[in-house]
Amino acid sequence: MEWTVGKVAQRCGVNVSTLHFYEQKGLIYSSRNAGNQRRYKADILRRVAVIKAAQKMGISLASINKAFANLPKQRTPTASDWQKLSSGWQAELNARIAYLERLRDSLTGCIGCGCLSMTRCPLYNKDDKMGAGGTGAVMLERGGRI
Amino acid sequence: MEWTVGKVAQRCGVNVSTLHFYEQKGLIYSSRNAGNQRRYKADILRRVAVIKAAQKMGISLASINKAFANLPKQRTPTASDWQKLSSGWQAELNARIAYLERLRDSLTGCIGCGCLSMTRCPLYNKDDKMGAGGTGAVMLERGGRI
DNA sequence: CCTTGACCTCAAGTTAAGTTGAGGTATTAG
DNA sequence: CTAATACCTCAACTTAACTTGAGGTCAAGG
Repeated sequence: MEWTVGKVAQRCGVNVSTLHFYEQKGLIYSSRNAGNQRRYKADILRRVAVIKAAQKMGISLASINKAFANLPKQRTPTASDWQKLSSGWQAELNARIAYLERLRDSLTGCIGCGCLSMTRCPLYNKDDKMGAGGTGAVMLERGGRI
Repeated sequence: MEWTVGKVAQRCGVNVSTLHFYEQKGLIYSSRNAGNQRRYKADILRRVAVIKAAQKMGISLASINKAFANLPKQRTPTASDWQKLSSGWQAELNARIAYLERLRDSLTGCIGCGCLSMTRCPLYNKDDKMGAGGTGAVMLERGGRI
């Protein structure tokens, strides 16, 4: 069965314009019918679902796109293809969770105290940046400022 | 001792333009010297530190501003004033951590499987939105789409 | 057949959080 | 005193992730 943009939008809970936008960004693909209207294969649903899930994890569309580059281009991705993607992201997610936990643990002690010294306070020194790289890579950055 | 923008920027690890921007947004304040240059009291350091810490938690400047509205306007905030702020955010942070943990736990099971059904899959149904409200309020939203 | 709703493209607008630049004034070190 | 920094304002630009609108075409039901 082929899907129209409207149906996909409805099923996925996104706007039609968002699907146009994703296509323009190369995140999804479509074929066209005789009248130039988009038609999708069923796997569009999972693809959009994965995009949405990744976004909830805090992953940018650019990173999602990079990760999608590892999916097979010739055949429809299998469950195991998607699994590979997800396991990479799981590592990122774990890192992000760990980071937020550290932040939480420093929070009470540090915000109220006088220690915001930029050199010693954990709120300053436990820094990180995620989602810039491809799948799974977690970059830790240390301020080192002043 | 009074601080110049340059010194504050250096100590806090932000650009001068960022301080201008924060002031314009009402997040920080300054007085001016005879030559119209900004001068800050020492508590600017903590204020900027708190902004930066909150941002790391994923809190928007708009929400930070709302939270700051609860700080005393007449006197310099005390350690306990800042503590109150931080405890509100700590709740938000816990909620965010919990959300990401749920997401992580559904991830492997769901991305690869065929369950992305919009109605049953946890990746769709465990949704949330944070940081829109003031201090501490955590809003949970359920998609309910299709 | 014809109307209505779904689509199409392309350009421009939106929000967040800053950054960059132009043109001009203050401060400070030598 | 003067040159080099540091500041000032205001406007415009940047990126991400979309949304909105204009002007026009397609498809489906009665």
